[in-house]
Amino acid sequence: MEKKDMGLSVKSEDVVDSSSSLLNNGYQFSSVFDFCEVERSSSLGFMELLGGHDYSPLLDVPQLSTMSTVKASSDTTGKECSEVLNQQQPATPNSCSISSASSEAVNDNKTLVDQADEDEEEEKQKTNKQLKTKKTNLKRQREPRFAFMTKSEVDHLEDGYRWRKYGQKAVKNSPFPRSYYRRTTASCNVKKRVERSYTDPSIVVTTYEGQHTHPSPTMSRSAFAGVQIPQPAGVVSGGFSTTNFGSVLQGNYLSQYHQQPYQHQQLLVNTLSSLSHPYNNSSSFKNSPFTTQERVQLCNPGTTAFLRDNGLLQDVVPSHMLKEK
DNA sequence: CGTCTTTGACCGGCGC
DNA sequence: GCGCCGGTCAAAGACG
Repeated sequence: MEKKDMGLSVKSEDVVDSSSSLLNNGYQFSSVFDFCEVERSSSLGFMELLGGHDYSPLLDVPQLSTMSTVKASSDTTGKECSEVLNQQQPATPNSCSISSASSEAVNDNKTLVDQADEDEEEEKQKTNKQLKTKKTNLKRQREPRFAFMTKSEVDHLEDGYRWRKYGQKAVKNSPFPRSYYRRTTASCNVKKRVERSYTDPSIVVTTYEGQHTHPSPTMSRSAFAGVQIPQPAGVVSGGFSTTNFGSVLQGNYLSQYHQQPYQHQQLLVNTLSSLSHPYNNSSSFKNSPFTTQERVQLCNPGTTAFLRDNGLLQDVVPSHMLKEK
């Protein structure tokens, strides 16, 4: 399963590398997406790319999710994996996933509105314990989920939002527990689950569920301010600030409105990819049955504006590169 | 004192 | 109906 759109390519199993513990959040334009290298990893079979959702829960962009909404089956249960597999995909590599999903998005928007109403209702019900029973009678509608894998030594990756841990459970067939987080903002019903892959302990699987009901807290300085993350010099992947696919998708979404030539980005991609990159030494990649040709450089046309802003990569990209325009 | 984490209990869905 | 499992609740404790 692979989709390409304006220089974007997303494969079914994507690993985001994170030397740091800092993740970009879903509302922001991801730097890592602009330059990260994504490859199918054979050892990470628990994560499937599913096309069933028409929007990313981290985005307010319903049209995008069929591109790369990643649904994680938490472990070996396989329950969720079977839900929306084999969804239609664009036949042509350059076909626009956004437009292909637009018709479905109309229906999905409707669903979202309905779901938002239900969530609001649920919020009220929470205050009334008596209605708790009533709540259980309603068939629980699960929010679309959005998962991504990150190579990180830190379990809970910072993403710009404040989270409160409300639970932790042992994961079946895994020595690593799964942590449940919820936004500290009461009005925001986004949740996330964090667990470590039992196949590769260096990989953290983060699953977001729900939509933020407010702008990103880190968006205030500029459109890309939030992803300006101080990193130790030379830490390329960390400097990219890893991302989730919400930001990935948003990046692509933005590109729809910033269709500018992306020679600059390609230059950076080429240059940065030649730098020392943890992926290159990752055993999971070494063991991949997929050829290096299958690795894709993600380059987002929408980053031109960002580059001018210098906000995102100025900590990691040599200054002379930033001047190369 | 407010916020956050921990952790056992509880609940609902689902398969057998 | 029963048991398993994922997800959530909520009290208690830790921490700044």
